[in-house]
Order: sequence, then C-alpha cells, then structure tokens
Amino acid sequence: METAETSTDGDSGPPYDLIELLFFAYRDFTADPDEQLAAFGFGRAHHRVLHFVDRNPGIMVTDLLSILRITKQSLGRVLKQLIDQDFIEQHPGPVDRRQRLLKTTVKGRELATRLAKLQSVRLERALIDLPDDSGEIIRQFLFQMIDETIRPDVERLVNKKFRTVSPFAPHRPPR
Amino acid sequence: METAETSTDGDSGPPYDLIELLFFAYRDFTADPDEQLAAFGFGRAHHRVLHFVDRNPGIMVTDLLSILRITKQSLGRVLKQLIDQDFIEQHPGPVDRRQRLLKTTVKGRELATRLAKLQSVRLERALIDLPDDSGEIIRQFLFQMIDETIRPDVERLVNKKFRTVSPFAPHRPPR
DNA sequence: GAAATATGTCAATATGGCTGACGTAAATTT
DNA sequence: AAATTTACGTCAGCCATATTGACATATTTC
Repeated sequence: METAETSTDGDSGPPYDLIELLFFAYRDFTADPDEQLAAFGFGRAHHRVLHFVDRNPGIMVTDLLSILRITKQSLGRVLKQLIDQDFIEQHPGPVDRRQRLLKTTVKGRELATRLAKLQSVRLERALIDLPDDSGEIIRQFLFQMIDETIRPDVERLVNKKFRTVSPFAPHRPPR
Repeated sequence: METAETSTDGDSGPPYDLIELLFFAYRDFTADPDEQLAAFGFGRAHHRVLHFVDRNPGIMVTDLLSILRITKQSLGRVLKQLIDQDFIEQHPGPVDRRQRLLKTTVKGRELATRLAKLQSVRLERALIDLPDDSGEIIRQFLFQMIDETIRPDVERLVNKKFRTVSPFAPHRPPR
C-alpha cells in the first residue's frame, strides 16, 4: 500500500457524463436567446456585448475586450451594429476623453432584460426540486471551473464591484 | 393578497451571476482541449466528433448528426479530416450495408482520452472542497438545463445505454 | 517632446456553421 | 417487381465570427 487513501482510490476515469451534460446544457442555454436575436439579425456575439454593457454601464471598450477576449476588430463589427441600431450608446469619458464609455439605451436594456429573463427561466427550472443550497454549490462549482488566475476578476465582475477601474487584466495567451 | 406564497416571493430578478459564471466556466472548460487540438490543425468541431465517436464506437453518421445538430455537410468536412488523418475509421454496417459505422483508431482514442483527461482535471478540481453530494447535484442541474423533450435521449446517451438504435430523434427547429 | 494608451480602420484569412441541388446504393413498402 | 425511403456523399456558394498585421488619430502621461 503506497498511499493512505480510503482503500480504492476511486478515480474511475474521466466523468464523461458531466462532460457531455455540460455540452448539452450550455447549448440549450444559449439557444433561447439565439432565437430572439435572430429577429434583429443579431447573433450570439451581439448578445455577449449587449449583456456585459448592460450589466456594466459606463464600461470602456478596452475592458469589454478583456472580458470577452476577442480582438477589437471582432468587437468593432458587432458593437457598431448595436450602436447604429440604437441598442447601445457611447459617450466620451468625462475625465479621459479618449475613452468611449458604453451603456445600453432603453431599447437595448429592454432586449438585454428580456434575454436574461429567458435564461433565468431555464436556470430556475433547473434548480427546482434540488436541495436549498444547490444554487450556492453550483455557483462554487462554476467559479472553480474558471482559470484560477482570473477568478478574482470574475468575482469582482459578477458581484458588481466592477466600476471601470482595471477590471480584467488583458488576456495573454500562454507561451 | 393574490397568492398564498411565503410572503415576499423572493424573485429578485435574473441570477446574473449564474449566467456569467456559466459563460466563463464553459469558455475555460473548452479552452484546454482547443489548445491541444490546434497542434493537429483541428478545432472544437473536431473535438466534438472525436468525442462522441470515441464514446459510442460503431455509431452511424445519422445518429452523430442528430446528437451534434449540424448538417451533414458540416459534419462531412471535419469527419473527412479525422478519417484521412487516421483518427477515425469507418466500416460498412454488417447488417445494413448503407451505413458507415464509425469508431476511433488507436491514435484517435489516444487523443480523445487525452482531451477528456484534461477536462476531467478541471472538473475534479472544481469539485474539491464541495460537499460530497455536489457531483450529483450538478449532474441533476445540468440535466434539467437541457430541453425537456430531449432529456430521455441525453440520459440514454450519457448512461451508455446507447447502442446504435435510434438514439436521438432528428432535431426539428421550431416553427 | 516622447512615449504610452484608447480607440478605430483597412485588408486578408480561417473556422464552422448554413442552404440548395443532386447522386448512388441499399433497404423497405406497396 | 416497382416505387419509395433511407443512409450517405458531394458540389457550390453564403454567412457569422473569429483571427493577424498594419496603420492612423487623439489624448494622456512621463
């Protein structure tokens, strides 16, 4: 006996069921908004931008880029459409005039809220019949699925301690 | 008073934190395999195909299409590469000779296993420090996030009761 | 005044989806 | 036996979303 574990050390290979459930769950989770967005000619990329702008009014472009981890060219395209079609508006930063601070318009907020409600219906439905503390367990689980290095950033972001002050470190791909 | 709920009915708006945690968790979850796959010139699409073929040896093309919910043209492209590069092999169905039954080669299985292990490391790490029954709660949660109509199919699939017999109903987009 | 930062833009490329049309072989139905 | 359906494949083109690299402009900071 090498280790003092509880006899059979229990690692019976990868949890394939979890891997697959995650795939199917995430797919259906994103499907509801996708359907709505199609009516405006928008896609998932627009949803992500709309969501994070709506949740963080006054966010600057650079921070949005760090959160989404896409290039400014990619962001530029969808952001332009959202602005042109009056879902998002931009205002020069009052202190740093290079910045374009972003916020949703009334129209944009309405759409963002509608999509969030769709997703919350699915989430609540999935939590019904589960023990009371399940929500917290799932939050914990999801949080710890995230790369350790960015967990502090994510924590600040989802807890709305986000303000426009260095929220996310710019992402550097490994190597 | 209209309803007899427990006074304050507690719905304090969408669980934005869960929505965002799901986004970040899923992104990092897929990032590990992506990095490995890039070395072969493969992408996420290849991973999905490789995974489900590896987990369901002898699966036929039609069933794979139903599981992945993509068109045969889309599947064809990645599947061809996986076959040409000797990660997947096909054999005519012994009873129905129209079928091309798919399975991973040794090389394919190795890659599939390597990717699954990567993901399982992240999953296990996320479960550490959580109460014992957390795995089951998360399975339940994810399962109930899936569209009700396909849950039976998913259940059979992830429990490996899948055999080549009509696993997934072909997906019909609404309307 | 030089350098760094915030943002935008042009151009080209890749991936992974899609639709529509068509074709062939094999199984199933009538 | 003929007709139909099924399983699969292919050609051709389109679209959304991502990438890289280069360059430009305004503004702030050192």
